[in-house]
Amino acid sequence: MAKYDPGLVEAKWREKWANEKTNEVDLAGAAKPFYNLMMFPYPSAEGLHVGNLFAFVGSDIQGRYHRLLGYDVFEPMGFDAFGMHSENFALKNNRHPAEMVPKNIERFRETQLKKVGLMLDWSHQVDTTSAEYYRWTQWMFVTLMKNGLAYRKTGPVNWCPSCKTVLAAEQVIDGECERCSTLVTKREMAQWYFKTTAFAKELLEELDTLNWSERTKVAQRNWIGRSQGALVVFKVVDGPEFSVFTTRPDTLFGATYLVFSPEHPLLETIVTESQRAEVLAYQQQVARLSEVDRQAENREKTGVFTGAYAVNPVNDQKIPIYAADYVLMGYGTGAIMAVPAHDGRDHEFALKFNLPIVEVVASDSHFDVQLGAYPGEGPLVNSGPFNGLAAKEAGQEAIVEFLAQKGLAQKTVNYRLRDWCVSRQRYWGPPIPVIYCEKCGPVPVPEKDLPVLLPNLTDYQPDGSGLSPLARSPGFLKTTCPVCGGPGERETDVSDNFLCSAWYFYRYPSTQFNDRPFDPELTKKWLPVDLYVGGNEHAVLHLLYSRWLCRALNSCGYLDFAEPYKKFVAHGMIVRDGAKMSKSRGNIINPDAYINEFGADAFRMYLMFMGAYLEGGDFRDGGVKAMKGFLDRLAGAVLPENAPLDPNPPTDSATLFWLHSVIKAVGSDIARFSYNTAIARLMELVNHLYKSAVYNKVVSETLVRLVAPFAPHLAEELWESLGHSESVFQASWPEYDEALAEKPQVEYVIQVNGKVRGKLFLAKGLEPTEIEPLVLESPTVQKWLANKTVIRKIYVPDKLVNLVVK
RNA sequence: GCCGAAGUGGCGGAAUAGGUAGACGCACGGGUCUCAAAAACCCGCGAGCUCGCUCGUGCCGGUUCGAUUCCGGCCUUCGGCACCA
Repeated sequence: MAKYDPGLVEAKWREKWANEKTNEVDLAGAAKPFYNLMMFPYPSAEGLHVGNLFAFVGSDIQGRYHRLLGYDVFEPMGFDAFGMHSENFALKNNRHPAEMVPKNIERFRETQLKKVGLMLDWSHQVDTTSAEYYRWTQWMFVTLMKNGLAYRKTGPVNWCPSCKTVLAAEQVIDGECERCSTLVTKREMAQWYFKTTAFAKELLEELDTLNWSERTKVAQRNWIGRSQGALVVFKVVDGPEFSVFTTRPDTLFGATYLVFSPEHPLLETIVTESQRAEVLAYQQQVARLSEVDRQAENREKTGVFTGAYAVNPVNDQKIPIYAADYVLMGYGTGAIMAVPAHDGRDHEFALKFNLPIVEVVASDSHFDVQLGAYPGEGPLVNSGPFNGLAAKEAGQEAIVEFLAQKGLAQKTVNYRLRDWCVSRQRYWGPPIPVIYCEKCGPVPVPEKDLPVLLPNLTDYQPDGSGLSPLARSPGFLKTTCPVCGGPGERETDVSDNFLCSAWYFYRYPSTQFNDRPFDPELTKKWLPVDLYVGGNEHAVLHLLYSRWLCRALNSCGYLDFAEPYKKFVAHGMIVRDGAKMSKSRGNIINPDAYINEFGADAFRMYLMFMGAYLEGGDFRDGGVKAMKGFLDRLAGAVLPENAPLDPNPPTDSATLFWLHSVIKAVGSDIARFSYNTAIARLMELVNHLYKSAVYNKVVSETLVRLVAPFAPHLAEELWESLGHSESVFQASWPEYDEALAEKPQVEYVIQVNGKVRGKLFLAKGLEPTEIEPLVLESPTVQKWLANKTVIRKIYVPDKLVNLVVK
């Protein structure tokens, strides 16, 4: 066939797949279900990004490969269309998101996704902005609320002044808004939270059992941030008791002062009259700082003495209490014991405020703790009865035990993870289904009244008041209390877009049901997801939220599993000519242009060939064209124009070896996501066929099936031309013979003193005694043995001989 | 600062259990075909020189008959966490 027109071939098969429902799976009847999930995109006005395609194609190859292996593969797609990305774009262009989103979805699906050759089952798509969908997003909220996993709390929140809404901790990146990179400020507001911390322990521990990309697990571990330590009770002199969290209770004898966070509620009670004004001034000064300024690197320590003292429970010493902003209210108890000899931050503070530095862990390297903190291991000193114990092990145990007997300490684990702040003061999202009643308080909207429809507002600008634009709609706001029938007001915030995406994969198999979010039978059959491929940027956002929600639904009795994805694979990032792609650089790749010129198959294959899929790749301009050249070459080898195909199976050993070794390699390469090497193997096979002029039907049929996951349109076309009336994806993955996949003759490498001096072609499985004379006789080796004695001989079976000479 | 990944030709990248470094491709050079070009096909392509040898996988050292691979110490890049007690 050789040079083919990708436009014609691909259009033909697109149509055929749609007409014959090739990509649809019988969900209820499937015998070997395989749920192949890819991260659904948000339908931006800009269209699909090459990064989306890289992710989708890598996932699709797995879906198609599993289909050829005989699985019933379910590969659905949807649109994550609520949220600020859509809303901000609509605002900027003076449009309404409800009008734009359907157009964008249409364009994504019809002119882009369908042209890439993904094995998508469009009979089960999801659009998070449809009332049929967000009804169940609201059901999630109500269900969590009823089960005590959603609550409302007033407290400091992250506020983006540009997006005019609160953000979750996970959406603040280096102090900036995840969406618009504006500096995030703190505001005191009442907000809805999900109790993500309720499952911190399980979310962390189960990571060890998950078949996930290691770097994703590492990111989640860091984010959940487990610290083992103890709560220790201190008593203010003539005042109340309070506790501090420490990971180093072994250094208690070195605690020479205490520090409260400036926001600590107890400060007001303990501050002495003479210090009150100064403490208040400090609190006000700190309140004006942005979170970024406050946590800036290398910032000089600030603080103020409260006038109060507390008693160190291990030695009854009176130590002063300070307020300082290096202690954060949101972690531990908001108060710490300071051990300047063994903690860098405390050391810095002690120097500035002239506080005593007492060494309690001896270093073996003559460390001077007056000059710097020693955070390491060593025997305890200056620690009364505990002297000599190894600090971090025995010391901790003994000191905590000693205090625990008096009720003054207990072992604790602290997590860095915070509860998920889910309310947003924006328009384009599912309204939070809650009604406030003067008599009954906040009441969840009854399930029968869901969905709470998002009203069609013409003015949906966020105003920064701390209330959503929905609050400006009296028709939406005013309602009746579902419990007592009295007057009620609706919650006007919408929920975080990440709630929509935390459960979409349960919906895909059940899109036909309007009376339940997901069908129990189908869920049992298809979930958890068998394979999820996506970007690692969602490690602590979507992936953590959806793990949490799964666990929550499990604990509420709605799911019988607690982890949503059996396997998660994080693909790499694409750069172009070694540089990150960005609008400002003007180096964004336009996938449509390449697909139109060279075809989706060539584009898919080049994306997969340019680098290791799990690490990403460097997009070079000539690559797609070169790949089209390879596909032409492959087509020419499968269906030669000037030579008939030999209908008999190949018998020559070289072809048999190439055929079977390539089947073996391509299969194992796909299984480990090593697509670039799989394609290289296919190229080698094609090169061999041209070189040896082997044109054989069995070989052609094998090659077509091997390339099918990568280049599905061309594979179908060739398969049809080879005389098959059914789709190549109804066929099965070729099998290989292990014996034939091995080289018939082995090339021994002959080394002298570890250097390659010659090569010998020998039969497989020879004994060293049989090889030795052959090696010693070979002229190239003899040259190196002249006037030398062989003192050692190393044989690696079927591979190598190394002679050590002197 | 802590944790993780990675550094290989002009370039993208291979090397699955310590055993031929550079698979496959791009770019480049040469050739065949052609009036010519393009396309296609074939050959070459890490560096150095005394042309069959030496060097060569970020740097320094170690283990080994043999190290891109293992160990120790550095340097650089990327990613996660970060005044988290």
